[in-house]
Formats: sequence, structure tokens, C-alpha cells
Amino acid sequence: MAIHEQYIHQLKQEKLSLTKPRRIVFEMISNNHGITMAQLIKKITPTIHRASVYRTVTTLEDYGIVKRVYTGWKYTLELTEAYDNHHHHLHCTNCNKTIHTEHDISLERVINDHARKYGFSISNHEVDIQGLCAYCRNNPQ
Amino acid sequence: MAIHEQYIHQLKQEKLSLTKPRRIVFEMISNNHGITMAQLIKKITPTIHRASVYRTVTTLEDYGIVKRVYTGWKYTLELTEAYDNHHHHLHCTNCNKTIHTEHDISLERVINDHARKYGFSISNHEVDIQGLCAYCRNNPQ
DNA sequence: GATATTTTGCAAATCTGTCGCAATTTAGTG
DNA sequence: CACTAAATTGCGACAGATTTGCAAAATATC
Repeated sequence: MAIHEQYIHQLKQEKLSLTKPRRIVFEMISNNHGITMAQLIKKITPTIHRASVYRTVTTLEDYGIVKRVYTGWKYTLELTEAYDNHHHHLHCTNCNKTIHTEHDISLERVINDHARKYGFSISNHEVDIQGLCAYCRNNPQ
Repeated sequence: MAIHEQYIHQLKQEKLSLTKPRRIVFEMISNNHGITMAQLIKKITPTIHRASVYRTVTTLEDYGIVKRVYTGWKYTLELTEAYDNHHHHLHCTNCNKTIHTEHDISLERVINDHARKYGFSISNHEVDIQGLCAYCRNNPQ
């Protein structure tokens, strides 16, 4: 099922109206994984008002459709695992690009074990890795 | 060597003056791991001006002495690995407390392997785990 | 202690996110 | 398709967080 249909279906399920902001914000994020709030607002103002963008993102976050991913200090927006594959982020501090990694089962397992040692039950986790990407390593300066 | 001396030594090395804000901010963070910016400012205002606190934290961050750790949306301040043991964070979404975990060599290894698959060389990484702590699991509601 | 340099304090500006409320849009329903 | 109730938006104002320019003060060096 296309994520677009899944989305509309979930909205209906949750008794949320399908409004213009909700259509555009979702489309924007799903076509621009890792977009920042500032970029998002810039792109769709004045079609959609700033306040509505914030409200929409918050709503979609509450319903587990969108999430904020912190990379260092700023955050970017992505669809959650329900709409996209679970992955982690490699952020190159030189060229500033972010690589989205493939799902890695041993990483997941070790993280779970780590938390379990403390009697902790995980609902969610993020791994934020910073360093140099292959290109920047091989092309210094 | 006491971290205090290490700090003074590094400042000199980097040709940074040892000023009152730099002394107090460092001391505050090392004695209050996980303090928030707001708490920090509250504690040392008006001795040190807000703007100087921000500037100092940013400087110490640039030199790898202090780091901001994001837990969900807000961040807290800590000394980096150069001044403290490397660890990760278990954030309980119920009681809102954060557990600082012990160094876990297999977790480190898996994270390194994960990044290496992409030709990425790690300089730094954070693992942010959210869920329920042992206490809140056993005492629901 | 004099001097050059760095850093601070301050006030103003900017940025980010939130709020109340009237006007608009949406989802049903006949 | 028109009608109505409920949900949601746009807007402007607002609160808090962070940054900036610049003159004054503190620091490091000799």
C-alpha cells in the first residue's frame, strides 16, 4: 500500500480531518526526508501559516506519523518507522550531509541488551553518529 | 590529573584566557552533570550575564570540552569524554529521569561496525534511548 | 605596571514556538 | 447539493531562547 493511502487511512481512523496543511506537510516531509522546520516553513509560507505548520507537525508527531530527529543541535523531520524503514544517521561534520543507514539487526540487539541491564524497557531509540563520510575522508581539506 | 587542571591546561594550550565565566561555567557543569541551559543561567545570573553563558558554552563545545545532549527535544549539558567517561542515556518517559549507563564495549563495537559499512569514520556518537525505567515499569500508572 | 588582545556586559534584535479567538473548512446527513 | 456541527486554520500578539554589535573591563605578556 502506498504510504500516501496509508496516511489518509490513518487520519480517517483517528478522526482527523484531511486538511490542506496536513496534506502538504506530510507530502513535504515524505519527499524531503530530513528537512528542517525552518526549511519546511520557508517552502510553504504563505500558503500555510507558520503556526499551522507547527501545529500540524506536532499533531502528526503525536499520532506517530512524523518524528523529529536531533542531529547535534538542530533537528530534522522524518516519517516514523510506520511509514518508513527504521534506520540511523551518519552525519558528516565536514560536508554536512547525512547518510541514512540500512536496518542493522545486531545494532538493535545490542542496544536492547544495553538497556535491559538497567531494567529499562525501550519504546524508542536514536543513534546519532558524527564523523567524516567516505568522500570527505578521501578528499581532505 | 584532576579534570580541573586538565581544563586549565587545555585553555592555555588553546590560547584561551581563563576568565570568570569560563571558570564558573565549567565548574557548574562538572558538578551538575546533565544541567540544562536554563538552570545554569538561573544559578549564575547575575554574576555572569546570560549572553556570556551562551558564548562560553559554545566556546567550550567548539573545543570539545562540553557537549549538549539531546533527550527528546530539550538538551542538557555535560563534559565530553575527554573530561568524563563515555556513557549513554536511558531516558524514562514516565518519571522523566535519565540514567547514565556504564561504558559498554560491545555497543561501541557494533556502532563502529555499523558506520564502517558506509566508509564513515566516527568522531563522536550519541545513543538516546527512551522508554520506561525499572521503577516505572513495576509501578504503573 | 603598561600595552595589546581577548572577552565580557549590556541592550537590542532575531528566532522559535505557542496561544486565543474569529473566520473558514471539513465531514456527515438528509 | 445544501445544511449544520465540529474540527481546524489564519492571524497577530506574545513568551522564551539565543545571537549580535560595541564600548568597557579583564587578561596575558613583557
